[in-house]
Amino acid sequence: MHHRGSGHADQHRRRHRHRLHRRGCAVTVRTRFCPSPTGLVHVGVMRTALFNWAHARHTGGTFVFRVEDTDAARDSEQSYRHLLDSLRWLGLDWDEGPEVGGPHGPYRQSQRREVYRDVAARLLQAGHAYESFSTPEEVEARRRAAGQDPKLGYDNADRDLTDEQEAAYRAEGRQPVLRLRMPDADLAWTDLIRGDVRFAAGSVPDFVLVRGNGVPLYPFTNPVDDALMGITDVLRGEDLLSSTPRQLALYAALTDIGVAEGPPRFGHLPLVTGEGNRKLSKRDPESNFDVYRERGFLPEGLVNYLALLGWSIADDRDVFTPEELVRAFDVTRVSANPARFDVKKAEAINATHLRALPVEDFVARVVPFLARAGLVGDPPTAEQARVLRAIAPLVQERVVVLSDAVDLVRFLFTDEVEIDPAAAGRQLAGAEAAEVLDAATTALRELPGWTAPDVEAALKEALVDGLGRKLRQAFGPVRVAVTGRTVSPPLYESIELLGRDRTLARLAAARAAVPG
RNA sequence: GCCCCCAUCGUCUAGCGGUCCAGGACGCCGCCCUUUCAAGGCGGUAGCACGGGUUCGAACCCCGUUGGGGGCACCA
Repeated sequence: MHHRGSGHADQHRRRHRHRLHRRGCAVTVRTRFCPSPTGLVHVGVMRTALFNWAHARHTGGTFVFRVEDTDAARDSEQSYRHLLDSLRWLGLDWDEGPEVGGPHGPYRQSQRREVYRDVAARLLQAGHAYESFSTPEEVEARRRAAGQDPKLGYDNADRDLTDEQEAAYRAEGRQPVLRLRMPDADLAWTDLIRGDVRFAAGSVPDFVLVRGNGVPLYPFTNPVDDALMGITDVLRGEDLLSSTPRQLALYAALTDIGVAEGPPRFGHLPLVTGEGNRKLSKRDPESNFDVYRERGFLPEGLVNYLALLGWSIADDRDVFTPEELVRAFDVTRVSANPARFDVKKAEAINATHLRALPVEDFVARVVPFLARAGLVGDPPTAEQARVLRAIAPLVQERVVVLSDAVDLVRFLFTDEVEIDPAAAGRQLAGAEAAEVLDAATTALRELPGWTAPDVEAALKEALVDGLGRKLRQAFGPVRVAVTGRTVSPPLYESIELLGRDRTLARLAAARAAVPG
């Protein structure tokens, strides 16, 4: 009935965008990020945080961080701490919120019970909310008896209970929930991302604000806090789009009793999906934000990729810094299409940022990963720092994430190298390998100088000129002997940094391991 | 089942009625460079879901179909 093509939505959105900009200086934008601290941090959640942050920063507005810890059964302090840490690591600083403060605190819902109790009472008194005694079982039974689908939910049966009926329920010891009386009108708004959206009157039943035991629920606390904190722009996942009519109705009631000053603007961000176009769930391993950090993604690399999940900076470019994101971000240009989380692309974007780093910066960022692997101290010793600085440029362009560096430089920070069996099988198998190792040993043992060019000249003379080997065959066995792997930084530089003693020892060890 | 959202290369996107036999990126495939692996350079592969309108002209506007997704709790 209300189907419209995307183009229509675009038109509305564009009109709205102009309005946004014209009045941008009059009304300061206030966005918020309001996760609940339950378990793992989800990449989709961080994408939502990023867009709210970027929108606030772009418009010169305020970014509020609020924690929705109203579910005692699932929330944890550890998860809460982890959320703050993740946000800070990504570089998303908040202007108001936990550990920062602000004029609308406290910013943890668990500390705002009084606020909700008060607002609930006022809603009840004003007649916008009412007490409802029906149990879920009774509602379902009534639906079935009427030949309706129980999925329709609550039937608004308790809207106009008489005093006698109410008294009777109370006499039974029932604890009523508090429900919002939904208005008898269409609920519609102009979405910042999707244009006009409309839900027909009567399609959303009266919903629960406060449980029978007095605990307020998310559909209640969320808009109440948004209103009290002066939130102007709500950017959230599309999965919450169908709860927007309820928010709008609540907002109307809150506005009536003086708690709110009209509804905020809404922008429903496209879902982040995984394989098979399904919403990326917490079960999917790639949804875990921590693994990217642990693998050594750069915050700016991840910010870049996350921003690409629904937004683009230009038609010919997709690598940018957080500063460029803030400068260019326009929420009305966010795509309404679901976005598949593509680890490969995320890696490619990150690798580009990695390569663009000044060498000293790269070293500083990679040290924690090497230290954790036990290769260097943190901080590294002077000698370790010297070697690291020398090898860094060669490693930097060979890694996608920082942790990739561990295996590439390990041979430089151990006395004896452990040779990868598969590499040995390929390069240290026969008599030819033995010949190469012997010749290399002879050439390097008495070499006067020990720079990379010295090493290169000596090895080429001995192996290519001397033994008549092709470059490939000549250096394969040497590389595996020296680094333990078939993949390594460039050989001559590696040998220079390794030093003569360790190089000769490794050639000898590899020679001894050659069968026959 | 009901409500809502979405629809351009395999993936993410650009596209705002003519400049689009559709541009970029990732991926993939070649070639060049090359001591391995990368990086870099060059080239290639592949897309407007379908059907009707509107218009001189539609990837773009309208309607429908189909397909995909999300939501329908005293969770958030």
